[in-house]
Amino acid sequence: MERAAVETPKRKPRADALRNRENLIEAAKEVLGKGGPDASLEAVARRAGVGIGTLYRHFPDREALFHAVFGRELTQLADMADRLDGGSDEVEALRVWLHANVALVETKRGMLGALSIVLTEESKQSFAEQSSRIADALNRLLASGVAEGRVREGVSAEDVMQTMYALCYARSPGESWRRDVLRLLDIFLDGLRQRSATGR
Amino acid sequence: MERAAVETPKRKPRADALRNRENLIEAAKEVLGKGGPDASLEAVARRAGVGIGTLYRHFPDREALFHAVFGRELTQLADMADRLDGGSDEVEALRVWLHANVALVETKRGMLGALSIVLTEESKQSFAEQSSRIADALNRLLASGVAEGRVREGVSAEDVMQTMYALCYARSPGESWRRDVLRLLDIFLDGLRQRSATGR
DNA sequence: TTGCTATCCGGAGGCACCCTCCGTATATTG
DNA sequence: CAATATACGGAGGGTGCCTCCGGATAGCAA
Repeated sequence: MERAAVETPKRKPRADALRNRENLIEAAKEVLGKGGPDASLEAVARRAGVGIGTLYRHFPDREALFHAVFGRELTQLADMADRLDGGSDEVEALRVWLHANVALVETKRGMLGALSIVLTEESKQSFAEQSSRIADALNRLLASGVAEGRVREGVSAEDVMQTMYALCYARSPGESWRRDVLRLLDIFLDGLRQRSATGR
Repeated sequence: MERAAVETPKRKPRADALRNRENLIEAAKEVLGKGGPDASLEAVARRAGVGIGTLYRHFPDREALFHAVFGRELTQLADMADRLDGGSDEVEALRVWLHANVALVETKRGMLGALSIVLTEESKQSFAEQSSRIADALNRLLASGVAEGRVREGVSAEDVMQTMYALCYARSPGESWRRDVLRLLDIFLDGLRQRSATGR
């Protein structure tokens, strides 16, 4: 039985390894952006000017690669979320953030499917920090809205996020993609508001 | 130049061909139901006890097979839609139909992705009849709701359908799948109602 | 500098799937 | 029953997935 030791890394990572990793992420952005989440990983490797073996060493599976790709975008969104301020209309604040989100998504429609992979339960772990920053920010907003009687109860940050991505995903690309997504999203957000007492 | 003739079929179709086609559809239901829309078509052929060539002769591509599979379910939904009656609350009627739809979807979650393929613009053609029966029914409902001032304008049947499928699709399977989908759907439907004059 | 070796690279290889093509088998018809 | 239009099945060529390992090379020590 070895000690389950706190492995002291013997050396610093090799320069070529770092370089290749970077190239792979960059290539993945391009290839996955165009080809969608099912794009060939071999194509990614080719584009990065690297052997397929190298790709798989750095990213054991498709998901790992996606994680690497989305890490930065996610950070961006998390920053945005942190700056959210409900003011007198939490739903409106939410709307602003979601719209920004949709806009950002639009630039990488091809990765939408990838995103849905990333949002899987098991994979949340690796994104723990940004994920929870976002979730916290949105939940804070929602809670405040509920407290003020402006937002209906029982809706979580996750609900809102998933709905947004679902709408982005469902709408097929084209001319009016963005307009349509935002329209449907706004309908959902309206439903999020506390209904007046008329409601059945 | 031949006459662009009204080809008189020389013979009636062979019995084995019909049988195989039926087996293939049945096999497809099972395999696609479990394996999702990316399941192997070769697996479908194997399950149907038929060569891969036979599958491709009957269904030139994946989509054609999905069409065949969904034809019947779609008819079912269309029948249901035809019987829709807005009464005094169109949104409620819509809600009933959509809930039934979700329930039906639940029994074949694996085919959800397939459905999204089927709902593609180009493929609408082959479903012209059922598709438009459904669309007509829903649009009738929506129009009536708008006329009565109970439903917001600018929302089409397609919007509603896509949103429903999006929500079904986004929510990962599990314990609370159905409850969650219905909850989010209801929020959307609430948003669909005409807002009272309070609105931002 | 030089040599050692941990680390990393690249792509061949085995497997699965996609879809096409065509020689063979058979249901239908007269 | 024979003739033949139809349909069958699977081999084959292409692509992608992922693993594995012989060879290359960067970092380190002397």
